[in-house]
Amino acid sequence: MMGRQPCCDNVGVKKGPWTPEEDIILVSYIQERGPGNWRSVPSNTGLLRCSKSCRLRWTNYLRPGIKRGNFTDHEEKMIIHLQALLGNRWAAIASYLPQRTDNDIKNYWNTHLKKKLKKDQSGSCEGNEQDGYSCSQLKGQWERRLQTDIHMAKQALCEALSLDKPSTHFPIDKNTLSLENNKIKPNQQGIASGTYASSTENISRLLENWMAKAPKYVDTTNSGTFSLFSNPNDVVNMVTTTTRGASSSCSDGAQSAPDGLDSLLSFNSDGSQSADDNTNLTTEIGFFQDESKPILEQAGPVPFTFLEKWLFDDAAAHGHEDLINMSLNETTSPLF
DNA sequence: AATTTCTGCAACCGCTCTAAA
DNA sequence: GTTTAGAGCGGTTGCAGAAAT
Repeated sequence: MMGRQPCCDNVGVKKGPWTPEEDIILVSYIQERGPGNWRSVPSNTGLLRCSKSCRLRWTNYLRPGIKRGNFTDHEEKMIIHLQALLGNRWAAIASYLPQRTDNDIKNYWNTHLKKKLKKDQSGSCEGNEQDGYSCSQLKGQWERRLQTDIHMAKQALCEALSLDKPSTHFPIDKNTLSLENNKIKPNQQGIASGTYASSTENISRLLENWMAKAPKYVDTTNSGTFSLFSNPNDVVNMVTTTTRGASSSCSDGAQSAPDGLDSLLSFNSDGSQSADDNTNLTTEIGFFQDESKPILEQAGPVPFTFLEKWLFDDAAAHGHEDLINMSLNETTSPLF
């Protein structure tokens, strides 16, 4: 038989918003077995959902450490610049914002940023035409602006990767990316909707209960060991060392960047790794990391990302030596 | 207050990619 | 080399709540 079979037959499969009961069942199951092997989740849990739906619910909503709503200015700028550079590759973009899901970023782009940019664009164009600027003049300005934007995007990425460096362009929101900050809880993110599905409080409560009763768990059946968090705050620390599944499935270089990010986040800024960090690598990363990828492989030297190569190539092609120099200078830092 | 329109977001759908048999 | 299952990605839809009339 050619082609793929559906992940489940649609007979008897429930669709639509998840109920608290379903969430509890799913979370309990993942508590017991760890994420993965989604195909078996519905049959093992009795959930009348298809495996895909279970995975989606977990990765986009139930997974601990997810930050929802209230995008910061910094995050917004990151998304705008990354979208300009990477296009609608939401998973790749999301990998630079570890607490955000691709779905969340995609929604935010479609509902807020696209309109905002359109408005800005038309507004500035009309204004300039009125001021007597020609199209070519505008194009030149636009190109310079784009160069600046690329520079700024790169700077932002560097800063996102180098958490202890003071920011010059976009002040890094430490609450967004810091490894040290363990005060944020998922349920502290404001959310307007009152429905169950939109209530992070409900989920957080669910998870806190789960975590409170969850013993440290060592999975010997998976490729690594993992521990469940006994403290909700650990979730936030944990997520910063998370490797999104997205990074493992793509063959192009753009998504090799997240591996580098994860590696960096696992290491001290001077490139060394403490003994404690080593312990954390095995006890913390394991739960959410790509199960198929060895931990040490992730902690290797950070390669040039596709993004950076693209920037260099593009700059070289257009004779933008200043951009190249800027980029190369910045690569002398331990980060690159 | 009732109705209509708009908005935001969770979830679904269809597709691709990867790895294993 | 081919087939198949599992997983992930991006586009789209549908619904609930908010805002406007």
